[in-house]
Amino acid sequence: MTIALKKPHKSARKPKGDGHLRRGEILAAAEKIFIAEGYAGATIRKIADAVGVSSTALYMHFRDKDQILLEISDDAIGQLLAVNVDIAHRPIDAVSRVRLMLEAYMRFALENPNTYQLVFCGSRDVISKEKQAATAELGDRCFEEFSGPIHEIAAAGRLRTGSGESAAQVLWAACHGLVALLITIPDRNWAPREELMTVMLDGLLHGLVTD
Amino acid sequence: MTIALKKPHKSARKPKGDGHLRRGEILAAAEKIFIAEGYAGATIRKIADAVGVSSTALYMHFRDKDQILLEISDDAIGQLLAVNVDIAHRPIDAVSRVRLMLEAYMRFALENPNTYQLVFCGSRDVISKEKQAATAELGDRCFEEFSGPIHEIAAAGRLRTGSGESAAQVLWAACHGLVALLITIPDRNWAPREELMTVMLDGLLHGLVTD
DNA sequence: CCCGACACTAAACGGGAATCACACAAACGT
DNA sequence: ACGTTTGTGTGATTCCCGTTTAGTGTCGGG
Repeated sequence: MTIALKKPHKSARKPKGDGHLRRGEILAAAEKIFIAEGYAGATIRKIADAVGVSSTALYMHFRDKDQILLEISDDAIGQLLAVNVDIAHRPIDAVSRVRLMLEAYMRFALENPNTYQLVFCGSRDVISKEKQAATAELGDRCFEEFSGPIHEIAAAGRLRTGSGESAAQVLWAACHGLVALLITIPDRNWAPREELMTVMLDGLLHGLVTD
Repeated sequence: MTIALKKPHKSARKPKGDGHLRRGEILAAAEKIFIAEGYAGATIRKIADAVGVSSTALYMHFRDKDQILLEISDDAIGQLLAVNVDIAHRPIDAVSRVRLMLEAYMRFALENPNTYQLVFCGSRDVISKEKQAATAELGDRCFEEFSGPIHEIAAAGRLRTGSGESAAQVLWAACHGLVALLITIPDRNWAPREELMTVMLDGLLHGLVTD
């Protein structure tokens, strides 16, 4: 991961030159630091040092710091979306799909705490909404994949209370709350994570959906 | 609380002077700015300007910025605790007490979004855990008041799944998730807040507690 | 009258994000 | 061959931020 070799190629000038390589290097270095040290710990200078360029160079390839970290987050959220899409296509009943998606969601959050915080806990202090456009889009599509089966359940008249939309939002919010607390207050006397997730899912699904 | 401790006051050396007044002025100004502009917006210099002193003067009365804002938050959380204690003493059944406390909790969060974020969404990036000691204590006592009735329910064998402790944590986390999302992503297409809160409480209580 | 404690300030420090003015090489047009 | 353009970078600078240092003025006791 040292310095990239000077390119031996001569003739064809790449329509987009080594810029793309640099961009990739920056993203890789930034991801490592961001995962290890979080949003505040991933400073422009640290990333630039890790790549071996001046901090100014980052602004050649990214508008600002948030764009770097959001681009990293996009990758991660994209994986979550892929999992959701996969689950959505399985030939199982809607309630099982809902449960699997929520489980996958929580596991994703616990495995990518810094990314999760950036995207779903970032106060308006930290990132202005406009910058998040792409990332928010991905998040929305995750939610849509998730609310699909819920609307199936609602259409089947199996919702005990509320509309399909409110049920979907509540399920999402509840799971978000659990992982958000586990991430931001990790030192508490929490019950085992698996038990918390099970109680949450069993309780909510039993309470919201009739058999 | 937060009385200055070391008073080897040999004589009546003016234990109260402008100092105490200033402290109050600073807290008042800081609270106004913090409520309006959040953690990042409540700058030391802004607070000092509002009071009409130099920024250095704040360090006469507070160790650092976090101490100021946490002291403000302590007040607010103290009010929430008072409400919880009040509810805990009402002669109603345990499930109703749980529901009332969770409702009060969510309303508190929505009415004091910046305080709520500082205390319950503050990533370890923002505030090191030690500084939060007093505030965390208050939060713990709120949780204890809340988990009391839950353990009553558990002792009565009315818990459908999980221990009393995990049920309490799940209920708290779920409500936290709802208000946290409403606060941090306010522009979404949310169902009406009252409906979300109702669906959340109905669903969870129905799913976790047997009649 | 002096002395120390207090409340306070101006100036500075180190670190953050971001911008500016400029340098330098490769790729082209002629 | 020679400018010109373009991509890619840099060092210095700007503007905030929280916080620290060194110093000032004012007071109440001894």
